[in-house]
Amino acid sequence: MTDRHRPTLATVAARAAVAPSTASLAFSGSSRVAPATRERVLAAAAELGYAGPDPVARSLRSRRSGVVGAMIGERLAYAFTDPVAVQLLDGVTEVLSPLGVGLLLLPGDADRRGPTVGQLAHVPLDAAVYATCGLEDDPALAHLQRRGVPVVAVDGPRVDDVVFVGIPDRRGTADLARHLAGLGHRRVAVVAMPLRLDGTRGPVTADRRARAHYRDVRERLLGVEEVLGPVPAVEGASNSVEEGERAGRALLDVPAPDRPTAVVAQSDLMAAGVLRAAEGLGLRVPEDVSVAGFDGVELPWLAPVRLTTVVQPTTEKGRVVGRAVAELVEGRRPDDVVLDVHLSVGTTTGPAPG
Amino acid sequence: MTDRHRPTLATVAARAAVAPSTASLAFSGSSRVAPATRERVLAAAAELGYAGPDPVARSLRSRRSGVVGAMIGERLAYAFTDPVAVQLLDGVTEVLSPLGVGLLLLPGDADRRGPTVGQLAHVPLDAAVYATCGLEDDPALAHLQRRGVPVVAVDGPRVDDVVFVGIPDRRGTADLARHLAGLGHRRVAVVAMPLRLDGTRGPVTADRRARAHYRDVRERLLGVEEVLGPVPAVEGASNSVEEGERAGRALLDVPAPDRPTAVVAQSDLMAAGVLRAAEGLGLRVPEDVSVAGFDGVELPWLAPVRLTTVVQPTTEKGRVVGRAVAELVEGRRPDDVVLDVHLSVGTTTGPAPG
DNA sequence: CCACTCTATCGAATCGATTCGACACCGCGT
DNA sequence: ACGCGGTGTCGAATCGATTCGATAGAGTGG
Repeated sequence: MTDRHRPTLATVAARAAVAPSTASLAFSGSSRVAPATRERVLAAAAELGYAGPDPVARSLRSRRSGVVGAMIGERLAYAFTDPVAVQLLDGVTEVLSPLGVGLLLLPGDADRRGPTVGQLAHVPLDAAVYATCGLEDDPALAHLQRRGVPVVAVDGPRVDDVVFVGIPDRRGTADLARHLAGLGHRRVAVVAMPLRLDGTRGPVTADRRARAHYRDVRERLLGVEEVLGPVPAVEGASNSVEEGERAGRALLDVPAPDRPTAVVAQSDLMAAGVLRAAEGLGLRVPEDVSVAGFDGVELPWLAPVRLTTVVQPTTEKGRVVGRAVAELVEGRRPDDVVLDVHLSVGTTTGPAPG
Repeated sequence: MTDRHRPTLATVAARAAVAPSTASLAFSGSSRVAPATRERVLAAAAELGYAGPDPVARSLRSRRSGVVGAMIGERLAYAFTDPVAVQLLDGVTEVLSPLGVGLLLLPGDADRRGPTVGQLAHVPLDAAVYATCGLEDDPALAHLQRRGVPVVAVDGPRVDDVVFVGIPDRRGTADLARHLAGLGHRRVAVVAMPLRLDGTRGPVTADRRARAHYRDVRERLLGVEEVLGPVPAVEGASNSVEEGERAGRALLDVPAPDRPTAVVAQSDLMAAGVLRAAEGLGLRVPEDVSVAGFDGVELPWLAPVRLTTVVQPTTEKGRVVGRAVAELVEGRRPDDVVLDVHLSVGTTTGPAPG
């Protein structure tokens, strides 16, 4: 690799017998440069194998790096088993890619909640998206704000100077709870996504709830209770089928009189786990127990079962985030956005037994 | 957002009554600066809310941006339904994150094979990884090489000045074919991953095969034929359960005498689809038809079925890529790496019927 | 007491491009 | 023939840090 003599704009300019400033104009496509001159510059560049202005140098002047950070709360392998996370980022890149802006993955590892300040400090960022990552008490957030990097938080808490994009989580599960109440369900339980990423699983205590990192998890729980009053909730250690199954078994593997007649899982992934738990315990859905989820993701392998769930427009949410980022990069301050959700009744909920 | 007066290193230096160069030394933790001075500089920085040296300016001097591009051949939502892609990137970030290097997602869209030169041109890159993206005839590759950005290709073709990390694809499927031959199978068919990303599906012609973009797809096919001679192959439009099912149905929905007794899918995802196809056609596995895959990914929803497959160390492959990238960034030229694979016999292959 | 050696700090050049104001030149109108 | 608007090109400052060679000053040994 010939690190030796990589040409710069100055080299190209010299070869085309123009000033560097003119060469720059030629590349940026300014109309202030004569077509013939532009040709000459481009030809010189081609001869020298010049690939265009150095992005780093350009970034320094223009105060734009073309890089947006995606803060991920776990390692990729775990975060991306969640179709919601993937769809979200897909929407973001759909908007940002055509603008020549890339999404930089900043995952945490098994222990941490997210990337550390040390990792962030060396990386050029035009903006950051808290994608699957709580941000309360996050030193990384403070660091970004000091740097003046604008932040968008998806489903995150509302924080000053952070753009919020989310959904009415509470109304979503409240609608779901009303649906269940209308079917006669009185003993309803919740399978919750992690309230914090510390590997905890099991019944959710009041204390635990107070120390939750994730706004959406809290809200989805409150939505159910708004309609049905306090309900037992079991937390999974991660948002996954396995943890959903585990929590589901904990709730359902009890004598029939104590058993919930309906289980509301906070994600479709966990709902799929609850379905497996029910199957494993020989319970029919929805005759013995109703199961509902949240998100509205495609889980083709469940077919022909159709999960009752609260559908959120995940990809569109990603696009909205992408547009918000684009505006922030332009220097504007976009409004917070709350997208809509709707209940989709499938085959997994029915009248309460008995 | 106070864009107005963000402090720079010079501001901090002035406040600490030292030269900018000394302040720089203080931040880079050089031992050539007196502890007391360092304290003073750090204190001044804290008072001013200075978040540390600007990464872009630093990059300009040090010729390092801390950003590595991941070239993705499709939109994220499709690429990341593939657990292999996710595990691979997980391994890459596992190595790179602690080094303060981030992975920049550069997806293509529905039409393109990968990111365009226009998108690449504005983004600072220390290196690029062709993760899920063919690179033959790719103008983006030429652009990267002109820029002097080192490239690592996963399972990619061997190209000059591109570091190769892969597996013995051909030996893997050859082992699998021998396993099937040993069970008495003579009529074996292949369900192939896309040879190019152009939405084509259906029987693989010789012409199509010659114009394939993906080395691994070709090799896996050749491995089977090395042992069993020419076999019919059906290509899916994408590497997914749905396309696997579609291709599987095309192969299996024929009168028994013509029907293959074993189907080799080129990925576990597609193998899962073939299993669904068999189920849909009322065929028992492995009594009526044997099915095998490739990759060795976890597909928990298949349980209790255990897929016969060729296991590759995907996460480790990602780590190897990460280490190769790290070396390239340091200016060294790492060797190509070929990791090992092994056959894992599950419950989906058995003696040929009849 | 002088010379010599470190050590801590500083100055200035450098990384590679962008951008704004200045300027030369051309053609046209009067 | 002179001036004027307009176009195309150029110079120089700037973005924010890093780094090497120079230097002042403190400390040490003869």
